[in-house]
Amino acid sequence: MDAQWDDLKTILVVARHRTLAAASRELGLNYTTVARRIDRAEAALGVKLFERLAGGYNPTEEAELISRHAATMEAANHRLMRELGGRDARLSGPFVVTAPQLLIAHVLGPVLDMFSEAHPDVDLHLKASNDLLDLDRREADLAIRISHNPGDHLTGLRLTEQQSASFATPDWAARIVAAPEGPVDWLVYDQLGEIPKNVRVTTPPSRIRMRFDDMVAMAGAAQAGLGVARMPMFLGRALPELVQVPCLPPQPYLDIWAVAHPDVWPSAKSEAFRRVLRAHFKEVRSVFVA
Amino acid sequence: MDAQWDDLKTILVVARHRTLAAASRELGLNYTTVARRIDRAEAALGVKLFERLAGGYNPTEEAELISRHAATMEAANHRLMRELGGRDARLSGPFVVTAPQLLIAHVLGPVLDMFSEAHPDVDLHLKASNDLLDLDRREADLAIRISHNPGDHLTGLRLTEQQSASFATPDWAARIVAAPEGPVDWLVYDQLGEIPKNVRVTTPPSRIRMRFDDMVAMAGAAQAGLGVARMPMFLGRALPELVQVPCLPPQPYLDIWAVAHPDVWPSAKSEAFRRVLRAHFKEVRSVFVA
DNA sequence: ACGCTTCCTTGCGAAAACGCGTGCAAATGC
DNA sequence: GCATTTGCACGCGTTTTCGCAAGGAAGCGT
Repeated sequence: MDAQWDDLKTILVVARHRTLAAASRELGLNYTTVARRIDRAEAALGVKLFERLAGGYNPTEEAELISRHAATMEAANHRLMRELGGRDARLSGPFVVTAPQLLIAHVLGPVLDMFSEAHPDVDLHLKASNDLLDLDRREADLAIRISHNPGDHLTGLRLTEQQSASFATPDWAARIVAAPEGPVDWLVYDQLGEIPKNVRVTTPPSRIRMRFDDMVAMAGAAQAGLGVARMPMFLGRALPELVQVPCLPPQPYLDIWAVAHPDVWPSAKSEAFRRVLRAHFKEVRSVFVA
Repeated sequence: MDAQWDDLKTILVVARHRTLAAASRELGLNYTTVARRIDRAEAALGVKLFERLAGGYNPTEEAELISRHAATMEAANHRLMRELGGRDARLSGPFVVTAPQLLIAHVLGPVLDMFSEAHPDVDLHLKASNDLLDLDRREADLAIRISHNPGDHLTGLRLTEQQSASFATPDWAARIVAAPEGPVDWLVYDQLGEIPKNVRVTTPPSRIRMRFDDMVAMAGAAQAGLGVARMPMFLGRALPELVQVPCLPPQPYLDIWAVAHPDVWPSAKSEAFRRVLRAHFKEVRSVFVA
């Protein structure tokens, strides 16, 4: 008395997404296959698992029950994968790193170069993503994150502290030098929809011209001369169209961390990568602070 | 980052049995297939899982690690199967009952007859087995057991109390009547290798001629006239070659229980079967006691 | 009301998984 | 010491599973 475990996984994913299409994307399968697996499971268990509606698959009570237990199995599987990764002593095979796009573009280049030269047998996967990948599920082995702590139950190595400053095009800089108290058009990054108060208070005669939920977009706008933007030092310095302007003195910004799940942390590849990271960040520390 | 769950199950079973052959029997697969799955998993995980020895497969540390977590998944799966069985309201589909051979042979016949007549859509599987099947793993939905309590964490219905008495062939009976204090050859059932003391003390001039670990075998020996055997009333009465002899007065024996895992207990088929059981045992109660 | 998108079903050819038979090595029994 | 049993590896033909493409129904915005 034992079901096909892969079919249980399929039921779990379909019950979560409530459509074959979304489930098949996650499973890396064709949705035809997913549909067939559901059919097979229903036949094997003698239970109807989903209502086939036009807009998707609606799980029955039985499917919910299965999903609950399959979730337990999934958790065990994730933990297994992490521990397996953590005790991997090889310097070969896949290694997945996730980092913010901007860090990869402007900071991490030499790190990646050095690491792949030093360990050619590792096939390094980079996931440039601003949204936090799930390290519990081992969607990545190591994450570079910009925050003030490693995060919940994760282990972290602080690579550097950071400062932010205000940057704009050279003609904005000239205008500000000419009239230091004159009005300034601010470009504001508010991922959370909230206005940073230090920006507001220090610039009474100025206005917030635009808000962005994406740093790349904001930097682009600054480069196009739309206004003055507060951004991490490393970014402003990396963009040749921008110069630092004295609107806002350099101020503390979020740190940069290398974080991993404690299960995965001790793996050989992770240690090797962190070694390269630490060396490089030590070397280029001056890029991040005034 | 997610392995093939069925392959994890395969690894678990192979690691348990340590041979492909045994594992394949449990999995209901050809061992070629099992070997291929192991190969595939090793390739996918990039880890050697088993040492291929002539006498079997020896799990590596990694395989042990996988097995531990796969065992968690297996437990979740078993629990799922039980709960799914327990909430099954249908009176159709498979239903597995296990019972001692002797009870099936001499007592349960009418029960099975009535049940299958009343519920023709149920396909009833009978596992005649003396060793306790694992109800946690749902190797059976319901078990008929001869013991003094339902067992650890199982739910039970006591079908009847029982008495045992001594039985032998008619000529043994005649001999005992002729010389009530004369020596008796005892046939003893000692599944645990231990001599029941009540047999010993009550028959000082007699000897224990033979021991059996199997009641069927002992009954056969008694039928062949090898001696006097203590056995449940229902069995002695069911065997036409035997008569009850006054060597040992009827005395309490183990009860007969219908037991099931509490998760499975409430299923419709289980309730229906218990209803038939209860009725029948009530009717034939006099078979079990003096 | 119309096209567009999303999603599911069905049929067909390709690919992967599977079972069977043969051959071989080691352990077991006489 | 030799036969028997047990267990694994390899090659072949079959079955099952899978992905692709076409067809159809329902929701959404214009």
